[in-house]
Amino acid sequence: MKGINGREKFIAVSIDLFLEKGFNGTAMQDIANQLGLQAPTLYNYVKSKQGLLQELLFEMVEKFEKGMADIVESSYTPLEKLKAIIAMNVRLTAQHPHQVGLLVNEWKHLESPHLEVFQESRTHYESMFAAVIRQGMETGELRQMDLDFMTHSVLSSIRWLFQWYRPREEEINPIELERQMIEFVLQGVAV
Amino acid sequence: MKGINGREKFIAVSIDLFLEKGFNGTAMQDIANQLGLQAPTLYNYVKSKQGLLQELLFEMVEKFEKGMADIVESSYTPLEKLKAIIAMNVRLTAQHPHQVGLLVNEWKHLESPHLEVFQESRTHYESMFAAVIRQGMETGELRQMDLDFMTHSVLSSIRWLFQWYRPREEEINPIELERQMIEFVLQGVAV
DNA sequence: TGCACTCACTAACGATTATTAGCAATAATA
DNA sequence: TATTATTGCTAATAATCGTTAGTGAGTGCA
Repeated sequence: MKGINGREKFIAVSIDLFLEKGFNGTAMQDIANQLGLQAPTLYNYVKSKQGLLQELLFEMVEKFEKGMADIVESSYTPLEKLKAIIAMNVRLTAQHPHQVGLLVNEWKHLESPHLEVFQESRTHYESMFAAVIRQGMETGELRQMDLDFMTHSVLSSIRWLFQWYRPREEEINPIELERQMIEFVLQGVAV
Repeated sequence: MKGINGREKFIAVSIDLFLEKGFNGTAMQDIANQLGLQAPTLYNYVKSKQGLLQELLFEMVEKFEKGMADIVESSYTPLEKLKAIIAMNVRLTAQHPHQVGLLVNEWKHLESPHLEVFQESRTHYESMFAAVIRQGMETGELRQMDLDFMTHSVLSSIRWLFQWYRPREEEINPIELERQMIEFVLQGVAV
């Protein structure tokens, strides 16, 4: 292959196409075309299309799991933990925007048993998130609100971030983005 | 067909399966199976699978467009308009949760030229939304913040709502949900 | 030099899938 | 009752797609 590391180019193109046209909407031939290769050649790099998806998704799953665990185990207050989780999300999204997009949009195309493993991991992540929020309500740092509702609202607020990195050519300052996101989630849009 | 109106059952099953397994992951045979029919029979109800997707999506597109236009044309203040837009989203999502889910997840599988029409409609919707927010900043009702960032954050905050209606069997009070969503977006989660 | 590994190819298979054609039974309607 | 529309079927087609098999050129290394 042309590039220094052929497999990395292959992975990058796969992520892009899966994100743009969806997992089922992308043929192995589409990926190969963009690399100037034939479809069967790709099986030198990966066992199957499904295995490729698993690799792409669970690589990010582990990063989010580790990021969350480190924060939860820390001695921060709940509010500080919430800020740290938001910052962790911004950072991971800034580093891997396309792959985070895949995680958000294409997880449902995982096959058993990987689909169930993914769903359990996500449930666990959300319950860790919810625990932090519940503790914040108990200490009085966070507003009293339906726990599930607040959990999903905050998660959804930061989930779109990967789109922020797509059309922009200018460099984005992740620290400033993190500050804005924390301001939005904590203070809302009203003065 | 069994039910009173066969086509309505067909539409409902299609929405459910497209949402669960994705547009490309759902075969016409899958839909037919769930109805106790054969795949070719479905072509009595619809011209093509792609035409079915278009019908399902643009029906919701029109509802959101009309809802937005009515609010923008009103004489509400910007802050009141923002609240009304959130309320409109909650109401449409409460009425058609699965179809709203489709709108969020499956639009990318529209074919030209419908894909472009959809994207232009969404861009227009977002620009109306952004205009309301910008006016709110000008009148001082809303916090000074990057306009694009706030627009996407608020939109994303309310986009997940269709998931709220999936696993729940209890009836949800849309008025209370609307109140909570407005509180979250305007005030955030901090005390 | 000889050996093994990497990475590319072509050919082909088997499965899936959207869709059309043609036909029959039933329901609605004139 | 005669006719027309609705709603279902089976059979078949044409295209797409993931994947395997088998091969060979080049590269690194013993």
